[in-house]
Amino acid sequence: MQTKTIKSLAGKKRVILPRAVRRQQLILATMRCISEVGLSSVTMAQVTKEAGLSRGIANLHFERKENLLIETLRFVTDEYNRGQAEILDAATFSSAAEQLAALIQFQFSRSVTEATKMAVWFAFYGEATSRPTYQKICADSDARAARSVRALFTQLGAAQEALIDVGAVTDGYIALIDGLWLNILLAPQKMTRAKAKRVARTFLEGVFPSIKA
Amino acid sequence: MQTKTIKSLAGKKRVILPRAVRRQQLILATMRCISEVGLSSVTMAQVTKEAGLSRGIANLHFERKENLLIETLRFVTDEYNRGQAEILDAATFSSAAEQLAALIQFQFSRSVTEATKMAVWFAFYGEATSRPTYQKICADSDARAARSVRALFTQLGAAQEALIDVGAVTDGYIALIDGLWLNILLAPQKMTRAKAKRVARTFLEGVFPSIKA
DNA sequence: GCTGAGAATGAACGCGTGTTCATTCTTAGC
DNA sequence: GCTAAGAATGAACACGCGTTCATTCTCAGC
Repeated sequence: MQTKTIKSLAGKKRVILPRAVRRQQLILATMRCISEVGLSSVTMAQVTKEAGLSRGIANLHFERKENLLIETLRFVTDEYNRGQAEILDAATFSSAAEQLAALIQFQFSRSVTEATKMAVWFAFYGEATSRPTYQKICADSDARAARSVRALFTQLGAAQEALIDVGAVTDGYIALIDGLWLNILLAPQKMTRAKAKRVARTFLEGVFPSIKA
Repeated sequence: MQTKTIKSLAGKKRVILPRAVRRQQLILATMRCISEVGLSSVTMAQVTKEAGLSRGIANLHFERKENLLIETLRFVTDEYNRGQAEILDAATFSSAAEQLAALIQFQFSRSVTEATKMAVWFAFYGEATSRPTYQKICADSDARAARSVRALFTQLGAAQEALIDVGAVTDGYIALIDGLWLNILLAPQKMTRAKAKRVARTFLEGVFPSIKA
């Protein structure tokens, strides 16, 4: 009885939740930790503390630290790809130019450019060279993103007189966006979301004069 | 006497070299290690072994691991900035367009895009969010690089009729190059140096029609 | 109200890490 | 040839890490 009182005072009631919920809690905590201390300094103790859970729980749900990290990367890439697909696979836009505008809007939305997400992206990019698993996830995500952008650019290119190298323009656009994200991450006060959007538009207008309208 | 013989058989003669030489040996070894196992897994034991030296030597010349890493980052950024300045500060080019061509040539030269260097760049980018020292070195390097590119673009812009937003074009170009480097690092067989150059030129021609010649 | 399945806990363990430092070796200056 | 300064070594140390697992707790099904 007394034990119970003491425990309730300390607010230590044990809660049981579905596996999927716990996994997401831990992934979100991992993201916050990575953006705070960096991928190379994240510890299991830190992550579980950040999640407000006990020491052993991450191993219970992910078995190894490496798995937790991989799932965290997958979480971020999947979320982005879903958001981009929602725009580029939609048939509700009245023109390709309008769809392109929506894409830029999305790519530099507050949600996508959140420091905690950008930090995770680039933390894993930085380790990808030496970790085949990270490299594959990043490469697959990039490839998926590139395919639908390429389709959009093909449309835009067909609608104008000047011939363009769709492959080169697609690769360039993807690279430009990655580079702008990196700038936002490294010097957020110098490269704002608004500025980044303007830069992206400037380059696109050079290639697709028709969208200048 | 016998000890001496045994030692010489094992090839263990101790060599003494100037501080600057040892430091560079260790920095180069660190770069190779980072590109092999990633920044988050590099150990002092690994670096000193890679350099063919003894365990304690890195602490002798750099005091702390962190210092060795910082000096490694500085080494890479300084080398790049020196190379870029050699082109952009030179007065030997007959035209701005020619100078731009030389810049692209340099940025995607074999030496600059070497996997071991790219890996180091992005490894530190990935950790920069949580390490003020890394962030400052990266930001300073970027700022220096941007300033001279901006000067070149101002020249190019002045020489043509169509008005351009030099600031936006400069930021965009820097971002594009960063993104292309990232692509080369993550998927070298999909993004070759030649392709990257073509992509960069495609975007520049959109902004500076005069260089199409 | 009981009970079994399994979710959650946190103390404990072993290993690998960065760093130290007593010792050995090399060489410049005399 | 001697010596002092200091470069180089590598064994030893203390600490923090990921992981394990005996134990405690929760609740669905009966």
